[in-house]
Amino acid sequence: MAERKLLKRETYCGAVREEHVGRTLTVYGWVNNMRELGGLTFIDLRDREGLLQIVVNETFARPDQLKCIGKETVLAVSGRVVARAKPNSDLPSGRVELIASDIEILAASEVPPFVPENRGNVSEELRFRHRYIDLRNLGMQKNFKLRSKVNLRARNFLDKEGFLDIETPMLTNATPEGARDYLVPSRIYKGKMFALPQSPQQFKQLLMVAGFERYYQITRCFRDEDLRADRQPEFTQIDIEMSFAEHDELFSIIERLVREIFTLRGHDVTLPFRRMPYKEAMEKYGSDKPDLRIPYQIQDFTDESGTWNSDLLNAARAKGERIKGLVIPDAAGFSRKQLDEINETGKKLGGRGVIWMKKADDGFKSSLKVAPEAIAAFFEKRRIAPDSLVLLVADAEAQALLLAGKLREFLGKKFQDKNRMEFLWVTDFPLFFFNEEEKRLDSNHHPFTAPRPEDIPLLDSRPLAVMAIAYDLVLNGVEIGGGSKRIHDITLQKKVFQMLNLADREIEEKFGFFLTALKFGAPPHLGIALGFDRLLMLLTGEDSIREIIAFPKTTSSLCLLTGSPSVVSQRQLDELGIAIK
RNA sequence: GGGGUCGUAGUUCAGCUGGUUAGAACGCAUGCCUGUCACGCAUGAGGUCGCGAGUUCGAGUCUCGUCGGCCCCGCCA
Repeated sequence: MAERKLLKRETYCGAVREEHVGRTLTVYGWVNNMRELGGLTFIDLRDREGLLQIVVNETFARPDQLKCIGKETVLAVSGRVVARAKPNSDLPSGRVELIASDIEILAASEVPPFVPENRGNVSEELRFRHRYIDLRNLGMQKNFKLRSKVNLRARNFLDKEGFLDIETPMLTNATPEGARDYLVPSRIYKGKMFALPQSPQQFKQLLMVAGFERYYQITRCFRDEDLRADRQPEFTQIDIEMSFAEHDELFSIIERLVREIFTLRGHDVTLPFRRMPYKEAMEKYGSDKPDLRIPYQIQDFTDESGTWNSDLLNAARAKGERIKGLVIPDAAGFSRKQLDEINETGKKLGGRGVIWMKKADDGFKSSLKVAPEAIAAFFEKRRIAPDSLVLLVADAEAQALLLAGKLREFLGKKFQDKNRMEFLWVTDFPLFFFNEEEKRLDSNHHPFTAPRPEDIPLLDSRPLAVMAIAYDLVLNGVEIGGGSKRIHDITLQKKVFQMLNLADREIEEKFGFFLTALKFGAPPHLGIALGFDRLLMLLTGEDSIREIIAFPKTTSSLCLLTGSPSVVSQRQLDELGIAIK
């Protein structure tokens, strides 16, 4: 290939505009598409900023080069920018084109398995295998540009607020609480393991003990659990901790940070965010992360059901179960088939079935044997609009609420407008819950969470009634952050560990250093971690976190691009003193 | 760990109750074409029907297992 002196690039393909007309430019990019019309050829050249039409006509000296150019070939093209006689309004650069005088083929490309433009029509599996092609898609490039901007904006904001970016170890200890750890064997101390951090929790608290007062880090966390559309084994958190403050001050900082971030996509976020106690969220929405875009709430119809003369519900009530319902506006027209599907969905979601009631053309109907007059009276009493569909579930209170909550989410899809942002602080979580499997108390948040001071006397008598100073930030039904005030008193911290039934030896082994630190002047402090990937997912309107992570894993924790995880040599295992079972 | 769903040409898909030569579109190759922008026209190449067993005279189609993608429950903040 002949060496060619190229002009310095002044602009990206996608940025060439009418102001460039008459100028001679060099652009670099990938061949997005080619249209050969005999003696005239058009090449759509693509770089990260967009497309530019290149014209190769009779003035081009080396038409033989065209034989070597195909989709995804990398070119440098020099030529003169001219105004188009017939502009293409679909392209930002569509009023101009570049008449090629020199082309250098910088890299050939085999026929690609798919083209970036068409990523939406190929399987995610194929896109993973050739992620570098997938990422060439201009929409993907846009996502990652936004990701970069959000990162920078967050850093600038937190810096201005006096937060210091301090790195914490990636090789640390496994934790007895929480998710499964990714372990890293120590070569020097055979049989001992590091673990990748599930979060920098203890380190950021130690940074408070160290007196930095305000810390942040945009950092990777690792959790070895099963994946979902919004869960990856490694993910990024905006991790924040501050001393000498209460949660109102933290909320204000986070709210302004979030507003700052959402401005990047033109969202006008109104402050402050709504707040709702956990109990209310569960009762009204059957979820600790309610999607407030869905306009209806869960109602209790246990009392009303007493007038329906239903053996089924009477038996349920006799067992102390509750009848929870959803009144879905404008849904009385649901077909029998749709209602059966809802019932099936309810069963799949772990319930026993879903009862419906509605007003049809020929009177009130229900899947339950209830007199039409009784249903009519019920609609009247609860002021239910006649075009509404009523769905009912019967179960123990907590189960009934959870199922109703899942149904609410399932049926509320049409209300989930991606351009609407409903932020919510969920507060007042119980400090503990009872772990049925292990028959012991477990932390709702994590073991460093502080109880409300007024509840401390209840620790021994009614531990499950103790409320934590803990909070989740929820956006459109997705948990995008969570945090708490921390225990900074060693006596209280020891007490909580003991209540969790952690063995003294284990406490000493895993948290000894931490308890020691609390002896030497730990300031009151609190913090939060925001899910950076989830935030980005919602900001870009994507349905999966994988669309804003450059090299994600599949739902079975594989990387289809690199093939990891993979086997390692016997030699490596020997060096670590590890035998595979 | 469990449930659902998908896997056929490079890609996206069709393929009836099992039947002999597995189709389409796009892409690709070759030729023609000077204003296309989903260019057009013509011709052509291209298949381990994910993999492995089984049932059968015969399997893309049925059964079992297995691998992989996605969604959900459990798990995980």
